[in-house]
Amino acid sequence: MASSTPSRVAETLREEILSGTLAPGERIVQEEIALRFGASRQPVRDALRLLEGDGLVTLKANSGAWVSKLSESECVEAYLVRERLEPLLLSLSIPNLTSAQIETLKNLVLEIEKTTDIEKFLRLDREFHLLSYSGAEAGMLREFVERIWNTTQHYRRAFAKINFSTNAEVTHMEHKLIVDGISRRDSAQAEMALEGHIRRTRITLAEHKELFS
Amino acid sequence: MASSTPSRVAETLREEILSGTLAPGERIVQEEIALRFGASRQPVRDALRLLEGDGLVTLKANSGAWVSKLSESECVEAYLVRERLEPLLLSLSIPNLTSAQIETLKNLVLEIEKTTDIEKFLRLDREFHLLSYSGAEAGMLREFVERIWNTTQHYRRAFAKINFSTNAEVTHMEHKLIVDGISRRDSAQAEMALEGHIRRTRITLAEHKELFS
DNA sequence: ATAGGCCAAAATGTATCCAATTAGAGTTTT
DNA sequence: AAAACTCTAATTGGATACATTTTGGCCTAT
Repeated sequence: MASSTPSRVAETLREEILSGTLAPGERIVQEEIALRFGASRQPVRDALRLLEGDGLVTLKANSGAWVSKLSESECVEAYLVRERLEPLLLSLSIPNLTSAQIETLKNLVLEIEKTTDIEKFLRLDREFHLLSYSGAEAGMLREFVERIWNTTQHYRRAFAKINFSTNAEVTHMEHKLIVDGISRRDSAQAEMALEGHIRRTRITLAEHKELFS
Repeated sequence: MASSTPSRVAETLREEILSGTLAPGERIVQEEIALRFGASRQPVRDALRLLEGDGLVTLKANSGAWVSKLSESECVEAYLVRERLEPLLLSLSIPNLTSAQIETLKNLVLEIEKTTDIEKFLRLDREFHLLSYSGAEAGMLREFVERIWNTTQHYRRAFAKINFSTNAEVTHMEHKLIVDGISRRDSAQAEMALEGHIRRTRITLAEHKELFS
């Protein structure tokens, strides 16, 4: 059961947006995409609607599609929402995580610590957090969280470039605290550590308004 | 600037779903809708995609569209998310609410108290809460909250029918506590009252598994 | 009698064509 | 020189026609 054309198109575009190949604010022309995939414009329109649902693309009637762009206040709002939602998601996940998964989490923290490459850091950090949530059943909450991660990916990249050398140590410690809470199945502890982790990032991020020029 | 055809179609369908004219699980056939609106199936497809983004409709590739349906655990999850998100939204709203809006909130509480009609109760309750959030700027957080209200509307209706006579007093008191916090611009107090309000509803709701047969 | 497969009808997905809207460049006007 | 207007080219929106997939009923075989 090969997934439908709109899904395939959306998936490819999603990766290009997340990797930064398509930058926020960039315009997306239906016919260009249609040519690239050897399809007509119709499935491309559907794909764009799918991406709009993910928050990755912004559509304007009779005008076109653009890669979504966040203002500074929208980005702060995203982090405020993360502070509330991700601890909840983590607490729902913890009871169902296998010890193998927890081992992987520990290894990921070490790998993240060793990395000096920004793209690798982003990939591993994303993998770490999403894996820590994988014990929760896939529902609306997971969708919301993944959507926020998607729409803020570009700003995390820009931010990581700035803070990579200065604040990396704090990040690693926070990761270790989170894993510690998880491995002892202490949901309250893990929630608090995660909330602090996101909260600190939000505050540091708000100090770099130049990211939203 | 009359909004586009997909928007009009989606708006009408949204109302029919929220009012219960279209029940959860019911199938939606593209061509029927197209005939009703004197349009082709293309804008109807776009409308269905819009409603999918609102969580009101579930699409399955090559198969069709159905009015979204929540399982019991999905419904509980929705309330857990509400418990975390709506207090945040309220706290962002409070500083910007006008005294006229706060007066309206007080009146709404009284009107809700007087009402014996379920549909009117649902409408007023929704108006009350959404108005209390109207001081916050429209962003991702508002979208999330409105989406949850949309997808749980049907279950709130069913629940209200059960609990209307027994627990109505508690609801009114909670509403008054929320308004009290708002009118004194005490965000922390209002947040706590709101969290308790949603939390109690979640717990009571979980006791009525027959709603999800 | 029941389970499985096959076939037909119906609904969705895609392509092409045409209409309507928009954006941008160039020109004009103040 | 700056702002506003007009016109044209390019892009999106909608309709029709056709291909593909699904679903449910019916028939057959076990």
